[in-house]
Amino acid sequence: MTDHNCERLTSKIILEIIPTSPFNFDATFHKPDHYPTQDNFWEPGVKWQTMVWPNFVPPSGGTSRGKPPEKLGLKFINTGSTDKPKITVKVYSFLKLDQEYLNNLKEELIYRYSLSLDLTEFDQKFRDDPQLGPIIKRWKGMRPMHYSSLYEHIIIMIMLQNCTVRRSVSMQQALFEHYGTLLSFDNKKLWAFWEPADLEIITEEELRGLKIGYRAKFIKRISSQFVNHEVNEFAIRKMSQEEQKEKLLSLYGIGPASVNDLLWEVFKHYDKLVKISPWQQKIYSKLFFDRDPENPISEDKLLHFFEEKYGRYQMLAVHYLWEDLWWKRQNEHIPWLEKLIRL
DNA sequence: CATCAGGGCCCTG
DNA sequence: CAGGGCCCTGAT
Repeated sequence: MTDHNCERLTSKIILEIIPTSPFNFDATFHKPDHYPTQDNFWEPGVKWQTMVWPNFVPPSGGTSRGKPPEKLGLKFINTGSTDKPKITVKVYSFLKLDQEYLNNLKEELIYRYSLSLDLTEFDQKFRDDPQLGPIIKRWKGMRPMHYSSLYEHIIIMIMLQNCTVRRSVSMQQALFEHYGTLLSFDNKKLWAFWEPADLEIITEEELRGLKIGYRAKFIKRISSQFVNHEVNEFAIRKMSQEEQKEKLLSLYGIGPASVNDLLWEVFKHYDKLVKISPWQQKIYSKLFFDRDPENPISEDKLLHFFEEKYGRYQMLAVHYLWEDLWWKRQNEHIPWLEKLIRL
């Protein structure tokens, strides 16, 4: 990694964001179940990440035109408390950023990190639930989040399909080193994603050289779909959930498991699980029914259970239990879980 | 050493 | 709607 050219981001400006209260900075900005990639870094109270964000926000349903997007370095600092939340964001860039750009950026960050989410009803509804109640108290103010664009998140989804964590990490890193940009800011060096158009001139064979296998075809096709404006993240945000589902499924290489995750993480639907993949099925069976993971509850029964018990908050409820488990794993050894994670 | 299934998905029949 | 093939890796 030492022999990579590095773009130093010299311009710096500060944003302040006041999230809704209560707010849990660490549990929102760091998700221990996400596989580690070198485009972000977390330590308690601080989170660094790169971001590629257009110079002006595309008009709704339209497409981004004009100057190429800025590559940013972001440093989020927790400068508030659970009940009086505040986040200071240091925005590092190559060029100076104008006020309109910063306003749009701030709005996008609030969206991605769910910083205006009102958790009151969810908290009240489940605070006395024997299983969920204590976890809601422990992680009071935790939000769902995704830190990537739709395109970037789709790439991550494809890297996850059908392989071990180690392989996902190495494939992602290989892609960064070939097509991404290494950014230097605040004494950190982190990779920024390439843009879909950057892969237009790359052949499938070259991509396969990075040992990403059949995923090369998926990435090529999907990048083209973004370049040709067949997919527009901002237009999809305005669609109904059913339309979104249909649109995402039409992407080559994106199936039911990926769509379920995209609807939840990127499009913020908390009310529905559509699909539970086999490895999640095993973990849910143990977590909710203390069942031997090798003999899991059927997908249908689990879906029915979540629907009955958590109603329109089912995905959020599962998220709280899921994250609690992964935070626990940071501090203690959980043998049955280790067996299910393919490192 | 060989064989095989897997944190899916596509395509075929 | 069931089942084979796909890149690779790690388990057996």
